[in-house]
Amino acid sequence: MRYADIIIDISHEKLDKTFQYGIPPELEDQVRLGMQVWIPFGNGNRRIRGYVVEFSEEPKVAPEKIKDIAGIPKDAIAIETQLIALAAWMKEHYGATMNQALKTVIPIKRRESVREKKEVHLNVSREVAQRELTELMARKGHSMAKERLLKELLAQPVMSWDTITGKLHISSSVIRDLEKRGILSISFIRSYRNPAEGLEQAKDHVPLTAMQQAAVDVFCKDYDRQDYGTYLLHGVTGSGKTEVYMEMIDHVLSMGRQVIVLIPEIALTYQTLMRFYRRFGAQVSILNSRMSPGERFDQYERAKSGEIRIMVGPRSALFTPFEDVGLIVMDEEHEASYKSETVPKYHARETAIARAKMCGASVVLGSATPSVESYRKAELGEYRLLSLPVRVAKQPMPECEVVDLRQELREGNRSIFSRSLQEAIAQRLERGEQTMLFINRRGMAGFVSCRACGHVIKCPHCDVSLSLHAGGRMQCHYCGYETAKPERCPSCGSKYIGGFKAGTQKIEELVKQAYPKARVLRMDMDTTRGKNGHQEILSAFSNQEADILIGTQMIVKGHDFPNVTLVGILAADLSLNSSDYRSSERTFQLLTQAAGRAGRGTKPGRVIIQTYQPDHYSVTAAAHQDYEEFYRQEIFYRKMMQYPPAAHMLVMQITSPVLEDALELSEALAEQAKSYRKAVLGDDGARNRLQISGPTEAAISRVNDIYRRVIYIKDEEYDSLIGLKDMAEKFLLEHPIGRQSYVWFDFDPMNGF
DNA sequence: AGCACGCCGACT
DNA sequence: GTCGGCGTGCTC
Repeated sequence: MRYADIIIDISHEKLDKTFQYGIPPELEDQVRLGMQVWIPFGNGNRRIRGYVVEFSEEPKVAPEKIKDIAGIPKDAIAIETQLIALAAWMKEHYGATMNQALKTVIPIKRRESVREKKEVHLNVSREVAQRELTELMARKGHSMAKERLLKELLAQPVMSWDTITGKLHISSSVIRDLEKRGILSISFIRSYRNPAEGLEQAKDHVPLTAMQQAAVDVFCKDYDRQDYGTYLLHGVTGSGKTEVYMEMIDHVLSMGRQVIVLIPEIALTYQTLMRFYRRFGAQVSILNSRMSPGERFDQYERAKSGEIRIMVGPRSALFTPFEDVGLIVMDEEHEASYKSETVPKYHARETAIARAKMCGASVVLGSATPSVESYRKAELGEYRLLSLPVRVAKQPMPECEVVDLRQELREGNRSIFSRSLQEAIAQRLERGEQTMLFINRRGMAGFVSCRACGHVIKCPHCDVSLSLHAGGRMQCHYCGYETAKPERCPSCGSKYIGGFKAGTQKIEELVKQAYPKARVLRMDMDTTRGKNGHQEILSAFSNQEADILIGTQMIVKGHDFPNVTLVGILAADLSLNSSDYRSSERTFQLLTQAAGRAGRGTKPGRVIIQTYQPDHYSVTAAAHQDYEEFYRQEIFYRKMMQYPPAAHMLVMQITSPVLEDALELSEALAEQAKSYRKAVLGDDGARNRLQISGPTEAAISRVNDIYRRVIYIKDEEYDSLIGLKDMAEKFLLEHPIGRQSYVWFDFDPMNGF
């Protein structure tokens, strides 16, 4: 007997699990994964919609309890069907259960999220109610609950359901009984919170430059021919990508379709919403991570009902239940926050393209520093490239200076500020202009470098930095290679070798010491903790309440500060040496974005990049604001080392609180992978196919006393990796592992492990 | 969410 | 003993 695991379409947390149903023979060949079906539910066998989430052979409860699927609804709602298909795609593509995939795609309405409030009205005249009440009281001590409710209703004819069941402790059966007898009525009130309330729409908008218009024209011409596709909009910082998006959005809206705009979480500011609201008015809504599940659910409901036509939000906005999405815009497409950290570990870019294909829509990816993946696809013609090579107001790109920190040390300057930067800061203070100091705290997993020559100790096999562990051991997190930390630099013999550390707080202190009169603001995890901490600091800086802003990556995201004429990057290398293959790319992106903050107003900007590796191509290319130069070097490296996008990568992460279990399981999985490789490729398969490295410790090898090990598999064909994942899943099913051990799959990871 | 079940006090 | 009110727990 085959069973179907089904999620009930009742939005209640208690029913937020699967139920098993039998598949009657006549439906055997019609019921498929993700499908909507009719099922009998509960004691009265109420007819309810459910979604088929998994198939199983074994009954999980007493078989006599299991009922059969009743049928297949003919009117299955289009939006839901679309999103379910997308969930099925995600399940296959990223490795997850259908259940997990469905839950990311279809938000389950949680209890606290029910904004669809119920109200209880007194349905009869006060006299009738009063008579009813006396009648009840005559049978004294009997209908206590009803008496109390009626008394309350006489005092207050309209009450919310929650007050009655909560504060008054009167159960639903009491209310329902009074409703049946016509004494009260229950009604729903829909109170959506509109986050964009109170903003005004502006009629006029800035005309596009010729270059912007050209990009828009290409898009619209394709669109009118119903030639949908994926565009990569590569525009330098300050080139006005947002205006281009808006024009494209306008075009798609005019065809009666809907639009989703994806924005990285950190960039989701009040200003962003304002810009869209100004242009499109009340048909825009927004999602963000600070919203309660209820508020979020509201926004999805508004989308479903057609009240809004544009949704702006982070990656989860991708699942907005619009019926006819015509365009998905993804701003800053290179951002790592587009990759989900929880299962299914989907990438919003690929998933957006999958959704767009399903409903005949276009996707526009925008960035000043496109991901190597996307640029490669554009190069191969898979994406259509649109370029905006100059800034809107023809402001020159900022003048950029690279300072060699090794040279500084050699010449006796041991401070973290180069002489050049010190001078420049003093100059800005004198002129009343502002400075941003950027400290790159990404990837602080202690790499080892030489302060004299800048040499960084790398793995001889993987070409990524080795991480320093306790006891002076250095280790590669891709292959497990291990060696002792040397006393002297292997390159120049200097004894100034060690881990590099510097935090924003330390820098703030140093700045205040060096410039006691300067007003300094610091922006990092600590200072932005409050609800609007982010916003407060940025607007304070924007209002010129400070001369110097010190911060991590969060200060580099698309804010316009016209009076900033100096951007100092204190140590460009920090992200260059994190132990994963994306470190160069991340560095180039951060440097370029940070540099792009300078000279956004009328005054020309200056950028000073301090580094121990002034010749590294991520540094030189960022200094010239030359993406092509960076890309050529980077893709060469990726091809040589078979890293994405030259190949695809699957990470299997094995976690267990028992070290032996983690070791044993990871070894077993690696064995499985090896035999899979043999089965697919034969004994002497091409060396570059299905390369397996590991198992080895994860970069953070133990979190909360849970041991983590990883296996990396690389292959040019994504499908071979999926095959391997399927094999591993099957293996895990057949060989039950310890209760607390888990295996996670991650395709083309964005962050190291 | 909606339904049945069983407990409890009041009344024939 | 029986009847209605009311809270609780279960639904494949």
